[in-house]
Amino acid sequence: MVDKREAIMTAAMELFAERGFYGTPVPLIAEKAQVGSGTIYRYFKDKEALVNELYRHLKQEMFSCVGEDLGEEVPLRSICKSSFTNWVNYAITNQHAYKFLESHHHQPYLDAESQALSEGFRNQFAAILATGQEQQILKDDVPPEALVAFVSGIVHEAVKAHWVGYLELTPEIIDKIEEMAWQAIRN
Amino acid sequence: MVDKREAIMTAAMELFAERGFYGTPVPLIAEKAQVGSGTIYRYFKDKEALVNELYRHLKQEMFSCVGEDLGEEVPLRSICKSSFTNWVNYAITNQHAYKFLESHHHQPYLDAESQALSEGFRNQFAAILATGQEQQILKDDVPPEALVAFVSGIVHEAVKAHWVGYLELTPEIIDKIEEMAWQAIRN
DNA sequence: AAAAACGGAATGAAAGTTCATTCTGCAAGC
DNA sequence: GCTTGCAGAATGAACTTTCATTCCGTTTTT
Repeated sequence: MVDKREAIMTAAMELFAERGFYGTPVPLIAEKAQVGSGTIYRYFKDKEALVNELYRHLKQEMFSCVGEDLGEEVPLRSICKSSFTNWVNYAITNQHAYKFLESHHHQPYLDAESQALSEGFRNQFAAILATGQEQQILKDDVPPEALVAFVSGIVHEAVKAHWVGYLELTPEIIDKIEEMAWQAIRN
Repeated sequence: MVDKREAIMTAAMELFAERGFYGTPVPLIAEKAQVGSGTIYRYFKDKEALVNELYRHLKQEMFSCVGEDLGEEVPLRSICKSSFTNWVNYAITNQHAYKFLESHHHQPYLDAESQALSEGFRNQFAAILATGQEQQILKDDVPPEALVAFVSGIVHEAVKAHWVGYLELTPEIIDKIEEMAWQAIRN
């Protein structure tokens, strides 16, 4: 028998990603996970606890993929390139996870721990870009958070266009877009 | 007495933007609009009809602001510049409308008419950029939809950074960002 | 056989919608 | 001018449905 807890989290991830938190009834999660609705409450205190645990789990999973080269002793250019590529690839291969994470930022039902985790990861990227600004590699007339925001906007929209079918994100196209983004933020 | 229909739409826009469709009860909309909850059903068949009418109304309003110079007989560079500026300014001065539109793209409760309207507008921008590619003004090793996604990502995140306070979008900064985006997509 | 896990009907609260009634403004009659 | 009658707008309590959560009989595990 499969792990029920995992089945519940997977079902919840897909439904929350497609229909949002308020739009997905708990019994529907149970049905999709092939589990009685009462069983969900054996693993999670309530719906809010479920969404929070799911958020933190996926956030960490995504960060460990995207930020794997973050501490490496390599040029900033390579760190950015590999992070960007990892990021887009994570989003493409984990559509539901990425959609879920994107659409749940700063939602009122996320607790302090979830918010802190998210902010911690963002700060790590901002710190990398800030050192790039100090070394005059990156444009420094704008706060590093703004650079993070720019790049995440580009990733986010490209991935959405890919999902909807407007744009096929082949490795070559991903590379081209990454070059464009780099041109936009470099000095 | 103010126009009730308008009061309802304004209240719904603000609440849907802040709390999402499923997260806002109809009676709350009524309260905010200073209207009895039954009154809403005199103007809209149900909650879904309300969100669809609101979506189409705001989409058209925004397009008429952003795309006002789209058919003009002027160089591509000016069309892009003015569209970009109009777009950012619309988002800044109509925060709730912009948030509402952004967060309701491709939601399951939007009907075919709403989806078609949205796609139609998007295609008009893509077509302009495609002619720019044919004339070798813009990078053409990427589909025009990728350029649209790239620019809308930048706008969207810049505006969010402005709202959160990371970045003050003064006319000068907007200009600078527009230049960055242009540099990234031009040949 | 005892204990733990499980399922899904039951429950009460909350949400969407309806509808009998109350307002409101205007035109006809006095 | 003032009253009366009327039509349509507005209302919000009541109704219906939906949802999160609980409860308890059943199944599985140890």
